Amino acid sequence: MEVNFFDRVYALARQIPYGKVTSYGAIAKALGAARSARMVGWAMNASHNLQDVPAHRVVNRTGLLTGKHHFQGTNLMQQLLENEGIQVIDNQIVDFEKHFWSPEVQQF
DNA sequence: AAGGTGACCGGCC
DNA sequence: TGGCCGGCCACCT
Repeated sequence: MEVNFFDRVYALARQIPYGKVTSYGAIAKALGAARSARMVGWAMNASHNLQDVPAHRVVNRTGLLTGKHHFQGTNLMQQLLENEGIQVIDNQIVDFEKHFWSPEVQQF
């Protein structure tokens, strides 16, 4: 079975539970490419076509909504997170560690 | 086919 | 203390 790097990112991103967030690096590391966090972000860029991928739950390690600019509207990403009970102030997730979800390699 | 790019990360100055 | 730079690897033109 040919599995693209992107597909793995999407698959893992879909595992992110409601009200939880994770970082690009964490996903990359879970995929075995800790130093390929950029690829994860890139994959998210292509995830716009997919509806099942909660890209808004993926932020950088500082909890900053770096990718918010890629979402529709100005603060859509922030609203989505707040809608899930995550407090966001000025594109920065409050208590990021508290809401952080460690991605685990799921069995497909 | 080769080069550029990117929603990052970590370390160094 | 903050800002800058390089590395890293797959996708796009």
